Amino acid sequence: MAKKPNKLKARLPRGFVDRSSADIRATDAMIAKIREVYERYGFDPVETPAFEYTDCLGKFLPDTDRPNTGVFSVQDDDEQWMSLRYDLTAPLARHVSENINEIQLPYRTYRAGWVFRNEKPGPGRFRQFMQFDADTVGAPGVQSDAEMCMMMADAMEALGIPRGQYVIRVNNRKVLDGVMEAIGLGGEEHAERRLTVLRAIDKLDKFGSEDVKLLLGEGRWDGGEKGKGDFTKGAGLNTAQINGLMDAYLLHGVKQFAPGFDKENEGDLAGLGWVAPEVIADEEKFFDEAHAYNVGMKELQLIWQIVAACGYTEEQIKIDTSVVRGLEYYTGPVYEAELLFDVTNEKGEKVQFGSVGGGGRYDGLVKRFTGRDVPATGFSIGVSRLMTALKNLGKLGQDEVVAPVLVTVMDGDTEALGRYQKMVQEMRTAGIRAEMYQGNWKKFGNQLKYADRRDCPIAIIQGSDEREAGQLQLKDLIEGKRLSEEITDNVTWRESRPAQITIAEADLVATVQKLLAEQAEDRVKVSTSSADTSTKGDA
RNA sequence: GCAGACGUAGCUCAGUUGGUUAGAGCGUCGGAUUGUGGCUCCGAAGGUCGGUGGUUCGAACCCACUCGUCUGUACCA
Repeated sequence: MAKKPNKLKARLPRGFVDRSSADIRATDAMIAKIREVYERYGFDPVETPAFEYTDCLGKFLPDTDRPNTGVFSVQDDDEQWMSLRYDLTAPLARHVSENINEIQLPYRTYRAGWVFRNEKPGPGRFRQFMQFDADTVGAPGVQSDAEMCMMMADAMEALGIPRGQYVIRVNNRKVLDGVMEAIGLGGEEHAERRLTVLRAIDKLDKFGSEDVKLLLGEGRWDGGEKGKGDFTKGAGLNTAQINGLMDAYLLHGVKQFAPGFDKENEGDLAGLGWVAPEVIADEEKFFDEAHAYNVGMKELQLIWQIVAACGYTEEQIKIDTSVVRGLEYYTGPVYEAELLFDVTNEKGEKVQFGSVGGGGRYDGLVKRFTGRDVPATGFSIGVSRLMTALKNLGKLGQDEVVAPVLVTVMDGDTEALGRYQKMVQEMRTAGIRAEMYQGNWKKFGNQLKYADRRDCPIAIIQGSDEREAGQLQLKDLIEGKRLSEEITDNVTWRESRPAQITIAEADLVATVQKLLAEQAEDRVKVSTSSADTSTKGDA
């Protein structure tokens, strides 16, 4: 033969991952915890398919002129374009619109599902990932938004993220609109600059105020100094405008919601109002009540009052005027769940992680289909993303499923196989995970090696000797592993048959159950005594 | 998209100013041990040096392009 034939290379498309059994179980567990919270709040599940007609997903988008970037699209037989959904909100709007006459509004609903984005993957960021959404459709009041924030906070805690390690940050799109208008960015002609400003504001928690000032002004080099790395063109605001935004609004706006604020200023919109800097003429220093800024601030104040009345603290839910979220379709309050602990990658490097969930009010989304005003608000938890982070926190993989009990095969004839399989079935009937060895039975050592590597708790052995005596060998592999540390010589190790007992065939199920229960008790002891050291570094 | 770093065995990595046959550890497989996991010992398999082209008598090493990974950044419904 010449060279090796060109082997087909097995490879995964970038941005996609295979999920291990541990990942799947962890995801299932996370979803169950989140679902419990949503159900308790009175939300019901609904499911929509992964594909939608492209126009149903994209019609409301600001940039419909990029049909296949960002989304995966295919053309159907009848030449209609379909796309894989990129979030769960747009399909919900479609579902509600299509069934608007049957659905009782307000419609409170949740669903988990895979979504797809055709973009560059990052840490904890994939091209297929799972989101878990909850929405209230047909609810105009900010009490719905307040409820969403509380439900997000509850979900974070249900997932085992301690208070103080996450925060739900809340803002209002109307406030941002009002502020930008105030510094002279109102009107159609400044639409592009407004977007740039919003993007810059969104970076406040990531970069800090100095870099945000650069982005609001001339621009910023991502290498830290001129000429290094990539240059991001700024919004081109002048110093007064930048100071107006930064000093008067972003850095001080938050303080208005410090504890005690709402009591002192209740109902006092002028007092609530942000004092515009010198870029605004004197007579406009205070906005009137109808100004978007004040309407938005009033809504934020209501949200805060509701969540505070329910006992939530600023540690959990925080009004933060730098939250932006997506650029177009949100119309009012927006919120974002952020993790406050450091996330590291597999090399131990700290990595910019970003938010693990977010949402907001989208009053216009259903109207696109129905023409009717159907105000709605909702949020999404990035399950896949959150799972990457939780792995770091050591909150995952603690309740491992126990591997099956292995019945080894000593004789391969049909009659014997039937006997072994019957033992397995007896255990299964009793609710015990069990299996018969399915490999080459002639190499007995390999059977135990297999059991060892699979972390089987127990092996059952019956050769002709035991068979004749109506007995079984039952081997505690976990205890045996512990004993092996003290024996250095192989002959002794084999002959001593550590942690192995002989039992009557009839006692199989009862003995296995007893032993499994003892092993489970030991695991609890070990995990509780070493709970605080479970997040030690890489091995 | 832009910028930088990095691509050598399944994994983690060595590899001299460019010089003959590219190495180690771990893992895998086989044996010591055909009815007993771990340890130990012995042995073996495993490489288009990411790819293509170029410079050179000669390239894992130098150059160009390209693909991939990572990090930052941009975009993010």
